[in-house]
Amino acid sequence: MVTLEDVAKQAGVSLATASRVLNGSTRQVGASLRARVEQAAAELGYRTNFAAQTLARGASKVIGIVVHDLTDPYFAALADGAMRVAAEEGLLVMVGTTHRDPEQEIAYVASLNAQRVRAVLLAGSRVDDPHVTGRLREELGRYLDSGGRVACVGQDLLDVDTVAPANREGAADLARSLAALGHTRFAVLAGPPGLLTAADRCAGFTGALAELGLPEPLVLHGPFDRDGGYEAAARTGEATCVFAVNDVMAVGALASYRDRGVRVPQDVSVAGFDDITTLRDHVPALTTVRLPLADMGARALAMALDLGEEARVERVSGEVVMRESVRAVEA
Amino acid sequence: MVTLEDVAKQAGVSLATASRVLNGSTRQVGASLRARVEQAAAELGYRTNFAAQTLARGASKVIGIVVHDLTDPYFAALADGAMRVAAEEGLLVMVGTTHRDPEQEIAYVASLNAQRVRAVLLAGSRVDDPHVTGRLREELGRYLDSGGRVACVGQDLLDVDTVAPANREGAADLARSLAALGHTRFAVLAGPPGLLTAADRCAGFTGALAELGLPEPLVLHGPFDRDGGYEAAARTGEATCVFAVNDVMAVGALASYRDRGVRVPQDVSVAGFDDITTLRDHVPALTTVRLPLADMGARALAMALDLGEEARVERVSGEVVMRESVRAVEA
DNA sequence: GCCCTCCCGGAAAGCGATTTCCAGTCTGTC
DNA sequence: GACAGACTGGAAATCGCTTTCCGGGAGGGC
Repeated sequence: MVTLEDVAKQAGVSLATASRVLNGSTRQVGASLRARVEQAAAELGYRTNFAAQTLARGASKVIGIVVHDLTDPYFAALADGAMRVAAEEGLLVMVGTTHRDPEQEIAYVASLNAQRVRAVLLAGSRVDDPHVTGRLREELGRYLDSGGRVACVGQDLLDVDTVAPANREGAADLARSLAALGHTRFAVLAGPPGLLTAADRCAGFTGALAELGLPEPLVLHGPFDRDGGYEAAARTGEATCVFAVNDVMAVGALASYRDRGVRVPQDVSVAGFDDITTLRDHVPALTTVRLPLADMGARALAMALDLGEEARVERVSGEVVMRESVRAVEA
Repeated sequence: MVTLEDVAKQAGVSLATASRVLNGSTRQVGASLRARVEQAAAELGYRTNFAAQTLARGASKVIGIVVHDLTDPYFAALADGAMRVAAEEGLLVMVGTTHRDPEQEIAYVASLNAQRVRAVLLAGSRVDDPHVTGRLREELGRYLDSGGRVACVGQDLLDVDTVAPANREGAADLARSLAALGHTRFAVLAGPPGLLTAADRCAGFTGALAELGLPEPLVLHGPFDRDGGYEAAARTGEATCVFAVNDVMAVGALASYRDRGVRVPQDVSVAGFDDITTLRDHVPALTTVRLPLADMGARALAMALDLGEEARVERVSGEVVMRESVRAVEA
C-alpha cells in the first residue's frame, strides 16, 4: 500500500506539503513543489486512506441511508433521490436495509455512528411502540451529541429534521374524490395496526368519509407489502371501492381480483397511495395519491446536510391522480 | 465523543484491556475486569470509532456495491441478494450508482479503495471500450494489490471472480422456443451497440435463428431502459415476434404497443430477459428468460469474501419462461 | 519445594493522515 | 538599508484504536 509518506519521500518534500497538495488545505503550496508531489502521486498510484483521513479530520465523507427494503420501489425512489444529492456533494453512501425490523434500524444507526458518518437518513415509517422508539431516540441522541446530523422521511416524532408526507390529508382528498363518484361501501386495506404511515392514511380516509356522512369502511389489516394486499383483497366483501394504503398493496389487490375474475374497475374500484414509478406501465392504471418520492429523499438529505440548530419539519402534500382503476358507481 | 480511553479510565483498567473486552481479540480478559469494562462502556454510551479501528487493523467491515441504477429492479434484486449475505457476515454496505457512466464506475472503485473496503461488487454490464475497461482494470489492480477482493456480475473480462449469466445461451433457447411457435419475422430491441450484455443476448438470439434457417431479425438499437424499449418498439415494422434484450425494455415496448392499439399477443408477440420481480403483476404476463438475480448477487459477494487465489467464474444459466405475451402464429 | 508453563494485565509503538507551530524567505515601505 | 508583514515549507503532536512485547502471578509436574 502506498502511503502519503512514500509520496512525500519520492517527491523530496515533507509529509505536510504532500498532504496539502493532495488532500486540500487552506494553505498554498508553491507551483514547483506542487507539481513534484502530483507527479510522484501519479507515478506511485497513491490513494488517500479515508480511514486515516476521517480519524485525523474527525469527519468523514460518508452518509448513511436506512431503508426497509431496497427492492420496494418506494424506497428505491427515496434512496435514489438522496443519492443524487450525495453525489453532488461528493459524498459516499452507506445503505442499510432493515426488512422492517426495528432492531435492525437501531443497529444500523449504531453502526453508522461508529463510522462517524456525516449524516443519517431514516426512511420508512415509524412504528407505534414507545419502547422501540425510545431506544432509537437514545441511539440517535448519542449520534447527534457527537455532532451527527439526522433527517427522517415519515412521521415527525424523533425531534430531527423531517420530511413529512401529508398522509392524512392525501388520504382524505382521495376519499372525497372517490365518494364524488358515488361510492358508499368502502374497504381499506390498512396494513399492520402499529405502522404509523398506514394508520395515518387509514385515519385520514376514514375521517373524510365520516365527514361526508358515509358509512364506516371495512378496515382490513395485514402486511404492508404486495402479498399483504393480495390476501386482504380476498376479504373486501360487498365494498365497491377499495383503498390500499400503499401502491404495492394495491398492486397485490389488483392481482388478487384478476386471479379471481373480479373486474377492475367494473366490479370494484381500487386506489393506492405513493405513485411509485412501476405504476407507469401497470394495467389497469392505478388511481393513487402522488408523492414526489425522489424529491423527498433529496430534500431530506439536503436538510440534514444544511447545518442549522432547529429541527425543521417540511410537509409534503400529495396529489390525487385519478386513473382507470376507479369508476363511477352505476346510477 | 466518548473514547476507549474514557472507558478504560472509568473502569480503572488499561487501554489494552478495554480494547480486548469491547472490540474482540484472541486474548482473554478476566471476568471481573471484563464486567467493569462493559459496565463503564454502557454507562458512558461508548461507540467504537470505526475509522480508528479500520486504520489500526488495516481492514474494514465495509463492502462496496456499484450498480447502474437502484431504481431498476434488476439491480435492486442483485443488491438485495448481496446485502443479505453482507448482513449475515456483519458487514456494512456502501452503494454507488453510476447511472451508466463508466467514469463514475471508475471513480467509485477509487473511492472504495480509499475506504479500504473489504470487497467490491461490480454489477452491471461491461462496455465494449478498451480504453475505459483498461482504466477500470488499472484501478481494480491497485485495489487488488493492496489486498482488496473484487467480484463482478456480468461479463468475465476483468480477471476477477465473476458470476456470468449465460446470456447467449439463454437468448438462443428463447429464440428456439419462439421459433417453435411458428414465428419467422423477428425483431430485436437490442439496446446500445457497445453494451456487452445487450450484444451477447442479441447475438445468441440471432445465432439461434440462423441455425434454424430463419431470416435475420430486424435489429433496433436504443437505450437499455424502459423508454428505450418504448421508442424502439415503434420501429418493429412487420415483425410478428419481438425480443427485448431486457425486461424493462420489454415493459416499455408493451406500453408502446398498448398506446398505439397494437394487441399483444394477438398482433405481436413480445419477450424479454431477466424475469425481474415487477413482472409478477404485469399484464399481459411477459415471456422471458429467468435469472436468479438475488442469488447471483449473493453468490458474487460470497465469492469475493471467500478467499482464494484464482479468479473463478461461475456460470448461471437462464430458464425460458413462457407466458401470455407470446402466442403461436395463426396457421 | 522448585522450575517451567500458561495466562492475564499494561506500557508503548504503530496505523496514515491533518494541523499547529516555528522558522526562513520575500516583498514593500519609509 | 532596515523592519514589519505575508507566505511557504517542515517538524512534530494528534486523532482513537490494535497489538506486540514484557512482567508478574498462579498452577502443575517432578
